[in-house]
Amino acid sequence: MGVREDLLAAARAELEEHGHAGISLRAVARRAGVSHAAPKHHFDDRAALLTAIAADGFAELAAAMDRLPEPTLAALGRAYIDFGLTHPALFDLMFRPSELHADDPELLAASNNSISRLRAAADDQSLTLISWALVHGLVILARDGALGRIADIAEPAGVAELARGLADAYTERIQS
Amino acid sequence: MGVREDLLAAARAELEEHGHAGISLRAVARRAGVSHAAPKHHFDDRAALLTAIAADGFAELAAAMDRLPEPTLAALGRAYIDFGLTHPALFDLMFRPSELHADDPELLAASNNSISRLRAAADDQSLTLISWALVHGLVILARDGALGRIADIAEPAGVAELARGLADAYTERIQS
DNA sequence: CCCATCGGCTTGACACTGTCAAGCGGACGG
DNA sequence: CCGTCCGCTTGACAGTGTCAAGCCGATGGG
Repeated sequence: MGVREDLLAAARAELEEHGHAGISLRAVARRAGVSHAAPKHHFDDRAALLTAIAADGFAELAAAMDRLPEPTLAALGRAYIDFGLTHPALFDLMFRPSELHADDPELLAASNNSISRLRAAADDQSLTLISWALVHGLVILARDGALGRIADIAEPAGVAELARGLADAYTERIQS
Repeated sequence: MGVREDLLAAARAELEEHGHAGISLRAVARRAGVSHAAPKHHFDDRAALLTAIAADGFAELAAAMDRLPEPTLAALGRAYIDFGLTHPALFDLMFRPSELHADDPELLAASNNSISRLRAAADDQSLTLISWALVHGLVILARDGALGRIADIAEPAGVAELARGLADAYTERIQS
């Protein structure tokens, strides 16, 4: 309804289509049907717009985790991987502090809120961090095609399946 | 000596100072003391320049791994983490296919050559991939400050130490 | 020895970007 | 009914990547 929402929606669309680097404020404004300087009225600068989108992304990730019937570490890890591979551009943006206002309180709150779910599922912190790093790395390597190249898989669906399988293998191999 | 080498060196310097997004072909040309369009003569476009730098990065990573006395999975993982945290901007660029010519044969060769060292150290492929994803995720989370935020560590050296410790904890916990 | 050719580099231009300053216009309160 | 905001537009600026044309010196042939 409001111009701000239109701009956010347009930016989300541009993000899906062109990736975070392909987002131009002017293209977003054009898509939202406003003048090229309208975004300045709602977001201090480009980074502020991206930060708002990233914060939304963390909220969606948290919501996806909350939808789980049993929030075990294994289930959370699968949800994390699914989220990352379903919204690759959004996930990319969320973990790109150099392009965001990384100290924005709303962004930090949304991010910490998401990660707290991982923490709640493991009894010790080092297990939390190791598991987080594992699923995070899997998402990135799968998204960038590195996993598929090593394992000789072409279709994205196959790579996603491989990533999920590796996460399962990890939970089986890890001790206590 | 040659203009091409000067451009690559200037780009490396710009990369360290401003990150991959802050690299401007014109600034690189200025730094190398040539005209703003000189890069076009040696690199088809901006992505081609970045691709050449990324390929160099993979060669350096491979060299660091070859310097290891005993190329065990644990030692390779530490070397991977050290490389990523010592050259954060370079590492960032290397795994950013959207900004590179991802199908460039030289880049692919250099990349595969690096990763083959990980593969040689594990007896089964899924262990290779899991370990790779783990150290890769650790580098990214540590570099972006996410690890430090969770563990309440401010200094980069402390975060690097934490990442190394987590990698060690992983190798201890993982089964065969 | 001179001249022609050719490749590496420069110069100039274009469309596009993010950002800023000024100004318009309609809604809202006195 | 009038004045004052506030949201948005218009216009400008410096900076970007890329392309086209032209210069200029080294290289090779006559």
